Amino acid sequence: MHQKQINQPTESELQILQVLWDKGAATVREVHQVLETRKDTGYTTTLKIMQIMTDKGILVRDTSSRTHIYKPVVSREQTQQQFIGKMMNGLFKGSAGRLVLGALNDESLSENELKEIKEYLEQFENKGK
Amino acid sequence: MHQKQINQPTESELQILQVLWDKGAATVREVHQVLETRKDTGYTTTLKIMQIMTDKGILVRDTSSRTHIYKPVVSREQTQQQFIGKMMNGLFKGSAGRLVLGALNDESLSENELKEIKEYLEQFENKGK
DNA sequence: AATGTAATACGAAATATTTCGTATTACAAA
DNA sequence: TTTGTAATACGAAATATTTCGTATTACATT
Repeated sequence: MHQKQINQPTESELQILQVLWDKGAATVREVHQVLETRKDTGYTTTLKIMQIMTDKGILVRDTSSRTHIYKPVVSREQTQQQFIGKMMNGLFKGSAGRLVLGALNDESLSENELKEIKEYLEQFENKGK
Repeated sequence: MHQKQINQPTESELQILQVLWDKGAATVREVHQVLETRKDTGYTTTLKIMQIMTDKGILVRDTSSRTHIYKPVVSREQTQQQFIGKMMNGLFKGSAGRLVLGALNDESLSENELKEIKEYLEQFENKGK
């Protein structure tokens, strides 16, 4: 009985995942058209990485038609939580507060996000702990 | 075309920085003795990476005695904020709240951290939108 | 001075990631 | 059918990171 090792997506893989999460599913060309607006790489590079991601099990694809359609296997939320977990055990070890403050400090929050966070904090308070 | 990101410590470099931040300054042997408790690598590997980090300007060292003493150039807080900035522009783009909630969800906060965060939120509220 | 020990220096192999050139294939239009 | 286009497949080079074997050096002890 062993936990399958979850691969941390690489930087390039993350960029591709972002596009796929936004679109839900997409072809290599569609992904590449988004990436090339902020990255200077060729179509076959995007293709290759998406093929590798499929081999790794990060993506699945429908090959029934000539133009393959790719979908992410992992959700954005899962991946985000995975990264947070890594940071909490690494760079931010023993200082969740520092991570929170850093995030608050980096960007302004929407009204809804702020409210949501405050409600979360209430829960933590009432728990006593 | 490949542009290396400036000053982004690698995974191994981060592990070394953590030790140096804790100790303030240390020799290669001191750093290695901490790392080898959770990593199976040799002394010369740690040495080599610390030398590379010095070349990159991440560390400085005092070579006046035979046993060199290394110190981090960047602070833990600077590096943390740098990583948060990267995440806010990447994986968590457009969702600072998700990062905050993820952090709160990952680990329990100390009383002080909780209080500090609440005060921060008050400021955001009173600033108006 | 000779020797043993512990440190750094150097170089290169091993590994991981990113990149793209070229080949091949499928399909549609001429 | 032939040709042109756009897609995938393949393999290998380019780049980045991690690893360690070996050489060299400095120092303390004898």
